[in-house]
Amino acid sequence: MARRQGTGEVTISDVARRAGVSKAQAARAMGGYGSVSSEVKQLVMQAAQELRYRPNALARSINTGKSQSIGVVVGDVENPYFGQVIRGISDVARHHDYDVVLANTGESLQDEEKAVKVLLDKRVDGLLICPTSRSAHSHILDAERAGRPVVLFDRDISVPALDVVQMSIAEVTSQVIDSLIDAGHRRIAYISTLKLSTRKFVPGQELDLSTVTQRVDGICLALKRSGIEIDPGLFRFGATDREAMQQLVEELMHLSSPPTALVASDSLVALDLLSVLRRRDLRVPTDISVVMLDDQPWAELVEPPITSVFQPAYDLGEQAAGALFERIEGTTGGRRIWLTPNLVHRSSVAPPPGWRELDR
Amino acid sequence: MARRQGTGEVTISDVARRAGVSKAQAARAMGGYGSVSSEVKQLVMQAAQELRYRPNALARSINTGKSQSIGVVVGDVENPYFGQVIRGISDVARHHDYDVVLANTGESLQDEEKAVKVLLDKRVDGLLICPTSRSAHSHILDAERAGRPVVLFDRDISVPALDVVQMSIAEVTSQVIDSLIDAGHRRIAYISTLKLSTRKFVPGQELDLSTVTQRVDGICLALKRSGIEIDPGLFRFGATDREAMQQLVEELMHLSSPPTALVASDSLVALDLLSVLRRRDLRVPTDISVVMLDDQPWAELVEPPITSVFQPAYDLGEQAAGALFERIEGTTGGRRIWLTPNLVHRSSVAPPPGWRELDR
DNA sequence: TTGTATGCGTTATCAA
DNA sequence: TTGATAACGCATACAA
Repeated sequence: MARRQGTGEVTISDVARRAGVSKAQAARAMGGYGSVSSEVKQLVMQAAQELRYRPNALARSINTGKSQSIGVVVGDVENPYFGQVIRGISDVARHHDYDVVLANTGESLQDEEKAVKVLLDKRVDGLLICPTSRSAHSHILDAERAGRPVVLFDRDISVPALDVVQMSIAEVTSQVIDSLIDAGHRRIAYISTLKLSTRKFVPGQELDLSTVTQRVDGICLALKRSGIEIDPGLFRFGATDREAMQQLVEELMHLSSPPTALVASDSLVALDLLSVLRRRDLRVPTDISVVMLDDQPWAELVEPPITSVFQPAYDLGEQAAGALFERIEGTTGGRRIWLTPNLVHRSSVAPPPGWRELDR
Repeated sequence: MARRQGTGEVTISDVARRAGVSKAQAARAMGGYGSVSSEVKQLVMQAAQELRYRPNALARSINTGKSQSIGVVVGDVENPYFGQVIRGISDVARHHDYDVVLANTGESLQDEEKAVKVLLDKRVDGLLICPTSRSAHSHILDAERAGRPVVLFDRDISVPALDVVQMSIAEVTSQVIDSLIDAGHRRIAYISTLKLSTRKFVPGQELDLSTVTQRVDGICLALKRSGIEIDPGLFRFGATDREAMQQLVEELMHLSSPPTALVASDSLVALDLLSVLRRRDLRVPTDISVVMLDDQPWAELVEPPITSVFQPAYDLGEQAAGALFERIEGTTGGRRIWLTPNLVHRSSVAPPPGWRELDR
């Protein structure tokens, strides 16, 4: 005979015993399913309260197959943009009475794969993923195949099989470039944190992040429309920290024809960039123009206020979570939602040094 | 006879059947416990792989009593400070192979209470809480009583019964005030988001957030040391958004003797404050000095760069998680860790308008 | 080393 | 409406 001791916690059996009813009845009363007389319900409730009974959600999940929690996989919680997204997600989750299991991958594909596995093992009811890679996505599709709904947010993967909620940033980015061109710029550099897999960037090259792809495409489109040559040397990647940024700006400024305008892919990049520019005594916008592709509250407080692209991050989180719950709760999915960011003109863009209206 | 169908997922029984061994042997082989011949292990592993078997972590948890996840309860993920803390927590958790269940309470006590309950129901192995209230903490103590380890972070509660990892901000805050006094300021206002329970603030009043208490204490101490009168009217609360801030600054500046220096309790408050000052055409630091009690990267980029208190937020997260795992893994707890922030002098502090060295 | 039989704390099924 | 009991998927005590 096998004998094992319990966890010492109050179980439904204890409640049943105290209420003087069967385990089944107690369970029904507590779970609010099946039929129970109000009399029994009363007794059970009372007993539960007296014993400070709390149901074991794990045991419940194992039976129902629902864990009442969703997994959220993201690269960097520290990035304020994602902080806002997560806030949106978590608000919606709370309203649906779901918990959020958060996995931070540090943009590591391995960590992402592991996170997805573990979350599936823990039987989350659905997954919200901001994929690190556009191409390496088998683990994500696996989740869907395993019957667990997945909604991608902020970034898409190369096979359009899943629900996605993302920003339509190609358009605004074109708009950014247009306004830069309008101001007289011809040499415009783009700076991103993404680490390139190849040594050098070539236009049209496949990038492993849909957002960066969108931005680069937006830039190229605008340049082409204006008949401006696309110089691969003006697209710079791997600006992961201040040192890298330092190096990168140095290289850019030593080009035979250096850029007159700099586009930072997000607010963290912009922070490093502005800091480096300041140290190098490059004045914005007189010496060089700057735009950042993610607006943050401080943008209007720095000197000069930075022209930036506002992205409704909180909304993105809300929508993504909403789409996921639509699928979890059975209604049809197949949603590909685009949110529209918008350009906020401030004072960090001016004509390039030495530019005369005549040049136009 | 009751017959019920499973979830349709591959279970250990399926693996066992395919491997031609007993369920127990298969379980042992997969779980890596008990004794299994390498032969059987081989067979089971193969079968598992072929069936794409993944263990059900919930079922495992129900047996082991360990869920391999910790709960994190925090007021506002959107605040970059907490973003950094969470990053620290989640990095440590990942190294211990634990998941993080994140609950954002929006600084609502009710939501906090519910979050703790739900997390306990889901059998998290431990709890990391940044309490919304210093006094209303029965739900927190309940968790400890239920045998689930709790470590508080950033904020303490009024009964010193639990492990806490927090910043020693009273001292730095005194230091901030000292340097303000050194610069010639006598009228120094403090602005916080905390909503006061009473209508008016009176010095020595119990505040419901340990961090705010520490700051107010630090301010009062420094003022007393310098023999400067403590004016309750210079302590302002409820600066939750830009409108409130607008109103609040208006009131302060219309005082018969308005403040010459403003201390913002965190970076979000400072953002609103600086924005309102700018709109009101008050120049920092010529018209008014500003210090913020949480340094963020943008602080050195605004004009003027803001003198602020750097708090090692990531470390706080790391330490808190570390302390929790110490307790979860059985080693002794009882840790009360203090991290030391430090004052970063920049250019937002100057003598008050009209101040002459003679006044000193 | 292996298989059998329970146990974990729920929910679900059946007969009464 | 009720109670007895199987089932969920895994871990484990015990006997073989």
